[in-house]
Amino acid sequence: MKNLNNYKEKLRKSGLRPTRQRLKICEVLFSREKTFHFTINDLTKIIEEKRNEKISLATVYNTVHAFEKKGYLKEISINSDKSYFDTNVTEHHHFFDEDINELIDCSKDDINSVSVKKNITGKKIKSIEVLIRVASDNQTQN
Amino acid sequence: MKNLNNYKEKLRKSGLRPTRQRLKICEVLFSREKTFHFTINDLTKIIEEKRNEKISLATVYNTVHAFEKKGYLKEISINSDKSYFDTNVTEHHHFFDEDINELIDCSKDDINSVSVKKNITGKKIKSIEVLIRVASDNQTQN
DNA sequence: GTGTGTGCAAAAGGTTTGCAAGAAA
DNA sequence: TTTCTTGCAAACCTTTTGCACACAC
Repeated sequence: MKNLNNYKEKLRKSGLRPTRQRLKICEVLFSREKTFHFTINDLTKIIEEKRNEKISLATVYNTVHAFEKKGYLKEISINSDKSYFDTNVTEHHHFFDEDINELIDCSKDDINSVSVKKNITGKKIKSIEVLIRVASDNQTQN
Repeated sequence: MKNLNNYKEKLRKSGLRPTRQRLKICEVLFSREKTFHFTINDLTKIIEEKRNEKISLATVYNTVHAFEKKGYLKEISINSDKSYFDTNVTEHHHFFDEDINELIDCSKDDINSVSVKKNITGKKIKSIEVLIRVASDNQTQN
């Protein structure tokens, strides 16, 4: 609740009207100490179950995409199942725990920096993403 | 045509019956000099248009997944739009050209090797994938 | 009031599934 | 003849869209 005005401010600055739904989503996403990784489905469930509120799916999609466009969220590529988003928008990499389908931030210290020596003609590097897939040692692999 | 018997052999060895459909898909995928990156849709179109044949979508999915399980194909994570597959199953990384949605192999020489210093407790690293997104210099970014 | 945002239901796109018919062993 | 494979259609899941209504300013 204490951050409500910060969120209103933040939204206004980005040209987004501070509606009830957007503020609620801000609360869920940004009132956290640690970065938060989620799918749209996760987010919708949290709002419904923990907050006991109902925001239409379309609005959740709209809002998440608006936040992404404004640079408050980053989309992460894991697989084609669904989209994952990250409240940590700085340049960093990820572990993906295949046992529980969970993303874990990989700090700069956890990995050596990646340097690319080749250029694609006429193209500019937009991003470099490292994804380290992990699973239990005894994971069956067939 | 010359490779037909190789493909039959290959399939039999993996416990897959060499059916007409699977052989056709082998031909399209593995009779190439360069590695081939494709979506299921790409593959289906090639079979229909260039080969003037018809293989049901379900069969294409079945076959591609069977080949992946047998280690003849690798799935690449780009985004949640669709699945990309790669005939190069060795450990390597990728460029992704966002202008034309095309994957390009990144050879070992194009990038310094990635070393991970952190371990997730009780988990084993299954793979390390680097994805370098590129686009035209003058690409609009809003 | 004006323009933006929301919510619903429908549609879209990719992928999976159930099952009957067909092909390989 | 037994088992695996195919093909179709329906189902599924995530995401997008159109449009009427509601809200922010």
